[in-house]
Amino acid sequence: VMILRSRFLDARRKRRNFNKQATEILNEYFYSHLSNPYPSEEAKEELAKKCGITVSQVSNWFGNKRIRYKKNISKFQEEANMYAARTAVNATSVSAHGSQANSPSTP
Amino acid sequence: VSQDRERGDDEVQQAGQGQTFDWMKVKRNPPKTVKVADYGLAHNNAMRTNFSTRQLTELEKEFHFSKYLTRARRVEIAATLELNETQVKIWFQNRRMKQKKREREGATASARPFSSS
DNA sequence: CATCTATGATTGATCGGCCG
DNA sequence: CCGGCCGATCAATCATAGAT
Repeated sequence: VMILRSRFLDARRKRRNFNKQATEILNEYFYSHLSNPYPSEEAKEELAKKCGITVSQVSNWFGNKRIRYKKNISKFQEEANMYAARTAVNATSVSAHGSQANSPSTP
Repeated sequence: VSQDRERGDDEVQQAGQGQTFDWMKVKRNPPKTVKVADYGLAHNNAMRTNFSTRQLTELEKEFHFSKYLTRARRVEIAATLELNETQVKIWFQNRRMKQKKREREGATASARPFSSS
């Protein structure tokens, strides 16, 4: 607890929440890929573009979302059902092999 | 590109709705940051060490001098800052990644007028 | 206006893959 | 076979924005 607590107060001071629309897009992806919410680099870039944020921010969002989701699944149940219903694109393809092939491609 | 597999077993009780997938069960092993009989800080294991301002300042200085460590330098820095060689190694590792990230962001200096609500 | 909660960012450290 | 690095991620925490 020593003094010197002033962590060079990073940039995290002036944080801005994302658009409702951006959050909407991110959640849509997250819940439609709940079996494996790990977007590929390409998918992140596409999401970043759609949301108007950086790829790092997309990564941060998914990182936080995953951790917080599994920390308290019940708390997100409602949200999960909402988005799950919104997107019928459910992929239970978590089965064998590891072939990628995610997201469309370059628009 | 795969991820960590479930380490250890446990059952995640869910409300019976969405199923529980592997990624939700992933658990990281606790740090092995041995020793460092410091004061009120990280101990043997299972704790995220909080580097002091002095240590961070020194590490930054060293990083500016050289992005990569040599065995000798690592030993020296670890001794000077009272850290493990592993901690110094990892710090440089993370620092390089941080640098790379910053460069990437800076390069992508396109017009990004925030996101309006 | 104070307090509690939601959320974006930071970072020490882990995990798996790759390389010399 | 081993140690270091990379890239991605985890997990805990910080500081603030937003809700109460």
